[in-house]
Amino acid sequence: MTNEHHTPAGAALTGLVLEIFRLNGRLLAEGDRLMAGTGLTSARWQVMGAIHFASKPQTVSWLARNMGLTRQAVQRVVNDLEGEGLVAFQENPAHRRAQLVTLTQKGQAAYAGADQRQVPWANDLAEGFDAAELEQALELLRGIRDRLEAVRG
Amino acid sequence: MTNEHHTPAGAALTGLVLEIFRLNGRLLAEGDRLMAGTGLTSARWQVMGAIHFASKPQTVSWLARNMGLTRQAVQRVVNDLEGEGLVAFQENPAHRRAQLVTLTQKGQAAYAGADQRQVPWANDLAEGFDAAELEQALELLRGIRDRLEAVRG
DNA sequence: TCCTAATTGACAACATACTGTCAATACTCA
DNA sequence: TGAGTATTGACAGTATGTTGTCAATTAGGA
Repeated sequence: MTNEHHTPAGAALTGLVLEIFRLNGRLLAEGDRLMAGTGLTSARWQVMGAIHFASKPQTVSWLARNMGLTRQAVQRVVNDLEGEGLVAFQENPAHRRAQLVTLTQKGQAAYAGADQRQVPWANDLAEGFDAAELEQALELLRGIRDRLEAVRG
Repeated sequence: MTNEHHTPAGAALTGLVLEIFRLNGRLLAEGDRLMAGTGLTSARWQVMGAIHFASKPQTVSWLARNMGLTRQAVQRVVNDLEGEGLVAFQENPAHRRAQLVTLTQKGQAAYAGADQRQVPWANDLAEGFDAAELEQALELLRGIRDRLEAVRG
């Protein structure tokens, strides 16, 4: 596997990787545009989503692992959100330092408002695409990520 | 299209978007790890790749459009690369301010070295995946990006 | 119990990308 | 030709993510 040329799959994967970089940028820009005026951004929406979808209040470290980001990145966003009253910290009986993060009422309202924008946006953008094909692509990307994470943490 | 719930395709697309965010982070980290010791990073490798694959020397603005980034982001990276002697500016007969960017010999060597690492990495990661399936996913992502760019610049 | 290792939050430094603004330059068309 | 528009690079400010380091805390094994 140390040839100097890409295999067909290697070439396709490289193209896919470059497309992911481009699409990522586009999607972040689109998300920021979509959330303009709500006080939220793509990054904040994602963090609040992770809090929202957790079955119970979780620590920053847990959220970071769940999102595939570093503790520090999530911590900074969470601290910002806390400063704006969108999330709050709860005492964690299991760990004195690692507090649990929850959405405040204001945070829940903001997240619901964001969702009201995201749902029609996603439905519109998905119009014309085949759901099964989207699912298939999602599975493929998951497989790639699993493989990346299997090699090294 | 302003329902309060996702359509099947809308839900699949939303999952795909979140997976793209995660995979993007993973891939950037992997790229930085892969290039460790070469003096390059994922971002620099991408910019140098855009210069390398252009049929002729291009301006920073052209490169930015080609990569789906802002002028300013690419400009900063290019300036850094120029500071390290990896790229050089050429006079542009067609535009006094907008100079053309080229890889120096040192830059070409660095890019070739990076490629020697990227090729086996991509081939290894692609092992076990179907090239046609990877191509199909790539086409789908391109379609989504086209649609995003069609709506607004 | 006690030593060691892993986890966690805090802090600092940095890389990468964004927006906004400005002046210089190029382009278009009346 | 000349006025208005678009593009471009430069600069500043900000958001988001990284790595590295440190101390506090927790967990696990001898």
